Order: sequence, then C-alpha cells, then structure tokens
Amino acid sequence: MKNKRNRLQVITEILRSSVVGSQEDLLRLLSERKLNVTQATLSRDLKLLKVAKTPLTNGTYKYVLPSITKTISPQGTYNHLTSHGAVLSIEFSGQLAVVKTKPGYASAIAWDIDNKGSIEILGTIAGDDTILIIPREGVSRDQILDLMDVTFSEEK
Amino acid sequence: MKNKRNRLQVITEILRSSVVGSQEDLLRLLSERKLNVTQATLSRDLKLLKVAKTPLTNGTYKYVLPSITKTISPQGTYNHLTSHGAVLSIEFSGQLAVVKTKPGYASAIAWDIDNKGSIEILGTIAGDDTILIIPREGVSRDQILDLMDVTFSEEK
DNA sequence: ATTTTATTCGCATAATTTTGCAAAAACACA
DNA sequence: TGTGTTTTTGCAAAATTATGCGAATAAAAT
Repeated sequence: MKNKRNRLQVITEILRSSVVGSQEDLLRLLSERKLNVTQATLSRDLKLLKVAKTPLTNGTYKYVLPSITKTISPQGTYNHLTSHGAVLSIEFSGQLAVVKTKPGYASAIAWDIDNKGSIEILGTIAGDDTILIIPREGVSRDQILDLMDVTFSEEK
Repeated sequence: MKNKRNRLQVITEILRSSVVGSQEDLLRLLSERKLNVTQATLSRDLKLLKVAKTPLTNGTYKYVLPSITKTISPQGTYNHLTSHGAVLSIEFSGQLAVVKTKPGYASAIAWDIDNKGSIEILGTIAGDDTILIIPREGVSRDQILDLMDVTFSEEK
C-alpha cells in the first residue's frame, strides 16, 4: 500500500496525544480514522518507529515514542528529538555526529555523553549549543543513534 | 520472600549493564546469580520498576530502565534518576515536590517544567540546584512523578 | 501466641506481541 | 506493457508477556 508513510505519521500523532496501552487499542483508534490494518502490521510499525511499551504508575501500560525520530527533509534524513529536552537534533557528517542543544546546554550534555563511558565514542567537543561527537572507527550511525536515544530519553 | 528488594536491585544492575531482550533472557541472567524466580515474577518486577521494552535499530528489543526509578530504601521510597541527566532526584514533603539538579541547571529545568503547562502544577521556584514544585491541590505524588518522568525522559 | 491482614510468588492460562511465509501491491525499467 | 524485483501486508502460528487465583510467607494486631 501507499499509505504506510501516512499511517506511520498518524500513529505518531495518536501516540503523542493519547494514552495507548495495547496494539488492539491502537488498531481501534486507527480504524476510526479509516486506516484499517491488522495488529501484525502495527507490531511492525511500532518496531520501525521504535515505540516502547512502558508501565505507568496506575498499573496500566503506554506506548511511548522514542526521543529521536528520523525526519525526512529535502536534504536527506535528519534526526530530531520529539521531546522538549535540551537536545534538539542530531545529524551526521561523514564519521562525525553533530548534536544541537538549547543555548548553554552543550557542555553539560557533552559531559553526560562522555560520562556514560560508551566504548563507541572516543570523545566530544562542546561549544555553547553544539556538540561534536567523535565516534570510534567502525561505529555506525545507527549505533550512535541508539546510544543517544538511550542517553537522552530512557535510561540505559 | 525477603529477597525481593535485592532482586529488584540486581535487575536494575543487569539492565544497566547489558542488553536484555526478553524476560527469558533476564531469567537466565538472574539464575546465574542464584536468583531463581519465574517469568511471571519478572513481569511483575519490570512493571514495578517501570522498565520499558523498546526496539533497537538492529531489529532486536531491549528492556530499558526509566529515568526515574523508585529506589526502595530503608526510609521509604525515594525517587532518583538513574540517568546521567541534569535531574538528580525528586522527593516529596507534604504536598510539595523538591527536585535536585546538577549545579546551575535548576532554572533551566524549572523553565521546562513550567513550559509544559501542565494543569497539575501551579508553579515552580528555582534556586541553583534545587527546584520547588507546587502542585495543585489534590494532585498525587504519583501524578507528579508520571509527569516528571514524561518531562525529563520520553515524550508525552 | 494466635489470629488477622497484607505481601510475595508460582502455576496455569489468558492476553498480547512478534514473526515466518506466501500472496498482493508497488516499483523499476526495458 | 510485460517481466523481474522489492516492499508491504495478512494470516496463522510461535513466542513472549501479563494476570487471576490460591498457597505460602511475612508482618501486624490483639
């Protein structure tokens, strides 16, 4: 189908605006919007979107979007944070990763990154609102993204 | 049993230091440490710890600890952040919540909290490394924790 | 100490999620 | 358009996770 892109978009909107506790629930919400798929497809969609299922204090569960999502912009893909945290975006240039933060946050966040002691990262250099991450040779962009996802949103 | 506390502690250590993709895996890791329980218990433990199952880019899954975990300490529960983010802990006194941050972060974070415009929070007052949160009457500690969880880590 | 109350946990099962496979749909392009 | 390739999806089954219930254990109360 050609509505996969659209469906993924709608799913993120739904998850952003409501508490969804199961794929069956999501299925219902989607069909209200005339998007009919099976639960199996949702499982795959959520995996693609890296949506996590997390317990709430009220004893129920909720699907939550990851902190980093890939946005497809005119000039290639671009990873921006869906949260309102201090980290605004992550992009790559060759082997290097560039993290943009709110003004003043860069060095503190770079400290967090360094402090995680991840073997994948050789070091970081921070300005005021920009951090340059120097990954170890052979480390992929995806590995860095996973790492940041985990560093910035949920815990390791 | 009396080793629940210990078991929860060990679980957090394991999840912090390795990639666990299923409860069965966790079961094995625990039994290596002489902690024998059933998967049912793990499901409950993970729910208690608010551990989320999240997809990784390599196509597998991983259980991740939340940024705020309730630590079961002798003098009652106490909520500290497991992440290396700027927020270090949240504790309550009566109706008020006190957030400790890394030095210098308090006002920036208080701004984030205010800016979320949550109806549950009347206002905040920030010093250098401490924020006082004044919740609206009738708002529970758990509600505040949920809110902070969402504010500091994952998206809403 | 005995009874009552609350917690923890295993068992079995229910509920939910993931995935292999094959078919359908979309795409590429000669 | 026809043919080969890739992507998407449903189906059904496998795998995984969640939970009702009762037994066991611990804690509290009298």
